[in-house]
Amino acid sequence: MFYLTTAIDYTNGSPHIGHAYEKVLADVIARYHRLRGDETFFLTGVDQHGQKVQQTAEKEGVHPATFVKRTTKKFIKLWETLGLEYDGWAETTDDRHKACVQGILSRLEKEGQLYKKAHSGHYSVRQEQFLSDKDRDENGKFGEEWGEVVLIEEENWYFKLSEHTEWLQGFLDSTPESVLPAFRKNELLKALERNSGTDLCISRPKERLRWGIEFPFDPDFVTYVWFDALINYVSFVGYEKPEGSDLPDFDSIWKAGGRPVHIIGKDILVPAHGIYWLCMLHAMGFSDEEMPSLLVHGWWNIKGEKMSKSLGNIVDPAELAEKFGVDALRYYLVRDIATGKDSDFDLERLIMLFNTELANELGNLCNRALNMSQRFIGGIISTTGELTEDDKALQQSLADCTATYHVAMDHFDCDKALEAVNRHVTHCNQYAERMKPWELNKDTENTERLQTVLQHLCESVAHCAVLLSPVLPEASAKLASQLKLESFEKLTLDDLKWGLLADGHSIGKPKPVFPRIQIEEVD
RNA sequence: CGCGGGGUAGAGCAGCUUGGUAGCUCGUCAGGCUCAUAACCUGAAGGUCGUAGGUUCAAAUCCUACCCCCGCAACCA
Repeated sequence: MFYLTTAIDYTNGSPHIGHAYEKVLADVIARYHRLRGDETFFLTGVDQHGQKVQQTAEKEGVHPATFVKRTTKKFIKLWETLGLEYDGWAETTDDRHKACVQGILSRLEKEGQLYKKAHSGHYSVRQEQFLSDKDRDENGKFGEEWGEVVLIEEENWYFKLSEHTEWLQGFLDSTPESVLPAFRKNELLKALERNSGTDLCISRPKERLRWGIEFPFDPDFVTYVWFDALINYVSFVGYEKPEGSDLPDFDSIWKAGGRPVHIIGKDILVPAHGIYWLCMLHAMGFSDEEMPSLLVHGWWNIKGEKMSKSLGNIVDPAELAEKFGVDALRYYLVRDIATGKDSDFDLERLIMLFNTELANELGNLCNRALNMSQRFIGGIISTTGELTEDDKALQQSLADCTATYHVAMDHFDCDKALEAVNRHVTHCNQYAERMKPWELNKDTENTERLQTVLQHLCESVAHCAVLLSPVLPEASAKLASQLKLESFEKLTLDDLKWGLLADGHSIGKPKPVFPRIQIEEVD
C-alpha cells in the first residue's frame, strides 16, 4: 500500500494558491501511483483547533465550532473543483481523532514520556502568547505591538522531546529518503544541532485556551494544537482504533509497503514535522523502518502589482479554476515549479504553458492525427505496414519518454516528467512534418505507408493521454475517448507498450480538448 | 562571523553531485508547410554563466574571499 498524506490546512481563513498547490501535487502523485498499479491511500483534511481559530471566531462573534464548519466547507468545495481524489478526510474535531489523541496522551503519560512543570515568563495579554528575549526591541523592551506584557507563572504538560533527538539525528543521517529534497534535510539537521535539549510544551491551560482536545488525565488543560494536529496522520487511518470503528486497518495502510509519504510545505518542516512529529512517532514505538518520508515543497511567490492591471491579479484558486479551467491550473501548478523549490506565480506563464504545450502541441497533434485518420483512411488503424528508420526513431522516442517519465515521477519531479512527454509530442509533430501524410494521401499507391504514419501518430497520442492522466484526469479521458481507447481506465504503466491501438481498431472523431485561452486586452 | 536557498541571452528556468564545444521555454527576426485549435516545421540573432582570486591541459561546474536578492530562526499552524 502506498500511503500519502498532505499537511492538514488550518481553518483560519480561505484557501489560497499555496493550499491548492500542495493538494494538487499530492493528488498527482497519488494518481501516478494508482497508474503504476500500486494500491494507494491518499489522506488530506483540515486542522481546526487552536488559539488563532478561537480568536478569529470570537472576533466574528460565533462559536469556534460554527466557524470551523464554515471554513472547512470552503476547502472541501475547492478540492471538489480541482478534481482531487482522496481516500480519507481528516478533521481534527472528529470524535474518532480526539479519542486517538487522548489514547496516545494517556499511554505516553503512563510510560513516563510526559511530565508537568511550572514555567514563568513574559506574557502578552493582547497576543495571548509567551514572549522570549528575541521579541524584545533594541532597547531590551517589549514593543507596542504586544500591548500589556505581564510576568506570569503557569503549569503545563511537557513531552520529553529531548530524549528522542539523539535517535532522530541518527535516523536522519542514515536514511536518505527521510527528508526530501536533500538540502531540506540539511537544514533540519542544523536546526536540530542548535536546539537539542529542550522539551516540548504540549498543553494549554483552559483559562487561556478552550478550543482544543481536553487532557484525558488532567481536565484543566487542552492539547497544544500541533500535538493534536500531527496525530491526524495516524488517527484517520485507524491507529489504535476501538472495536467496531469504521476507520481503515492501520497496519495494512502504514506498515505494508514502503514508507508513508507526508507532503508538507517548507515552513512546517522545522520544527513541527521534522522534529516534533518524528520524535512523537518514536516515542509511540514506531521503528526506523516505519518512519514516514517527508516530501518538502516550496512556495509560490506572488508577482508584483504590474500583473493586476492587465489580468486582475487573481490569487484565489477557485477563481483561477473558473476563469482558466481546472486543467490549466493543475497543469501549471506542477509544471512550472521544481518540486522542493520556490517559484513565481505568473498568470501569463499559466496561459502561455497551457496554450503552447497543451493546446498547440499536444491538442493540435491529437486533432491533426485523428482528423487525417478519419479523412484519409476511414478511421481504421492498421499496423501491418513495414517500418522505416523514422518510424523506429519515433517508437524509440516514446520508449525514452515513458522511461524518463517513470523515473521523474518516482522522484516526485512532475515538471521533468511533463517535459519528457512534451519532448515526445514535439518529436511527433516533427515526424508528421517530414512524413507529410497529406502528400501521401494524393496517391493510392502510398496507402499502406499512410496508414503506418497515422498509426504512429495515434498510438503516440494514446500513450500521452495515459501518461498525462495523473495531472489532467479529465482531459486525458477525453483524449482516450476520441481514440476509443476503451481500456483507458484500467491501464497501468506496465501496459504502455507499443500496440495500445490494435490492428483494425476504429478511432473516433476529433474535437479540441484544450481550447486556447484567449488573452483579453484590458487597458 | 546564526541557518538555508538563489544570482546563467529581453523574460522565466535547467545544467553544478560524477569538470571537457552553454541548453530549454516564451519573446524577436527570416523562411517553409497546409492535415490541424491563426495551430505545425526549419533556420537566425542574442549570454564576460554576480565579482575577484586559486586548482587544472580544461571550470557555469571544484576551492577561497567578497557583493547582492529571498526565506527561516521553536511554543506562532
